[in-house]
Amino acid sequence: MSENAEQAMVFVVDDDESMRDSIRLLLESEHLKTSTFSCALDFMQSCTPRQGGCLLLDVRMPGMSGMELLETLKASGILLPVIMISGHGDVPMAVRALKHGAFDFIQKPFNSRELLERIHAALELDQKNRRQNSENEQRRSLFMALTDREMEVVDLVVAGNPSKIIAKSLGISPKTVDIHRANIMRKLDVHTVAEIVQLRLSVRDA
Amino acid sequence: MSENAEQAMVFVVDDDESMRDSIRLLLESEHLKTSTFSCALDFMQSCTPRQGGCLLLDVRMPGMSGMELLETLKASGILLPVIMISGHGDVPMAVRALKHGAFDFIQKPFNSRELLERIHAALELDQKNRRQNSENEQRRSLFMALTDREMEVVDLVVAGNPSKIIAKSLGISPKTVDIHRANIMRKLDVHTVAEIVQLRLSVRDA
DNA sequence: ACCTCCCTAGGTGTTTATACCTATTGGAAT
DNA sequence: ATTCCAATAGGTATAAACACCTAGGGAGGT
Repeated sequence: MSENAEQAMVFVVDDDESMRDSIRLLLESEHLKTSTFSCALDFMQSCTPRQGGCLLLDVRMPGMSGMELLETLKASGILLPVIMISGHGDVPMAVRALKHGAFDFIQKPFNSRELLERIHAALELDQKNRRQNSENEQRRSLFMALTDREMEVVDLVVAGNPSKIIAKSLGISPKTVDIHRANIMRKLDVHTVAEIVQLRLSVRDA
Repeated sequence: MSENAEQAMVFVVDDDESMRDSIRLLLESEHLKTSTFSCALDFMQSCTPRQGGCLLLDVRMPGMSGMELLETLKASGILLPVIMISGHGDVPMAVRALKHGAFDFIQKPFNSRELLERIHAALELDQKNRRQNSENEQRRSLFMALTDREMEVVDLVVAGNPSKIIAKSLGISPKTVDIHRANIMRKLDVHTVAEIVQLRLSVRDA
């Protein structure tokens, strides 16, 4: 766990340079890889979905606000846990941030130990998310090998139709359905219908 | 939708009588069924999981606080959406409430229109939750009809084992497994393995 | 032109699943 | 005791699924 935490990056986006520096100092004393940005746009340009870690985000910034960045990130599918940092005790802002999926919302001045504790929790969540996500991608890639026709057959099989019904439904011979089924079995590397259903349901969105 | 909203109950828990009265007045002017309580314990005693609706909950109260009640309710599986109401702009409190599953967190003094809008949103969520939950209960009740042995067979089938393997795994004859499978099919009212798997996966916790 | 891939489909045979039947054992309830 | 049900298991038969084989037509790329 600590090995992966060292590969993870803590991103810091804050327009206040002294704040960036003091956070960087704190994080590096904990051996956390740190990357700082002075505005939202800079972060967005250098941010890749593959990089794991978490994001410390100042709410109030000139240009794009932290809140806007948070909402942009969530909308664009970036799953990085975001810890919002606010200088002013603004309850509606905190509620809005959490409703938009922020991992946490803390106020300045903050306690160093508390911040670190929340960062570690965020990193742990991110790691868990990424593990799940990579398993999901592995399963999805199996379905990528299927042709359109085979996917049609998969969904009809998963829905509980026997080959005869599938054949009628697609207007083809039951024999051809069996051929498709065999190819599906081989490509998905499964041997029973139950496994097909499990696999298909575990990648709901495909 | 509005018919169901009228069957729903808006619970109000607040130690301040004038606040309870003014909220009740506001809600009843919107034809919302309202039930008020002056403390957390009173609410807990009269609260049943079956009653749909939402809960307006004052954070600061003598005795059990609103925050404690929120956490107690969530821990005991009450799925009522909770709108926390706070007199003091306390960010950590808001964060804690939302992290514990509160639907919203608003501050006094609040705008009547906004409160009503959030209540309606909460009632809608509750209705959606209850619809999902009742479908889930219907499915679960199907599995209740199965014997322990049949459940074992179900899980082995869902895992993708053919009858022969299941028989070896349970130390019984393949013939007996087939009997169990037939009984399972009949009791669950399905006709294919795919349907068993779908049904079983849709009630994960059973 | 040739190769590759996909969809199509038939033949044959094996394995698995499902649908009926009967039957014994044991436990729990009446 | 008798009745009911769960669990066990065998027989027989049909249906479905799966595993091999062959093979033609069409689309796309080299």
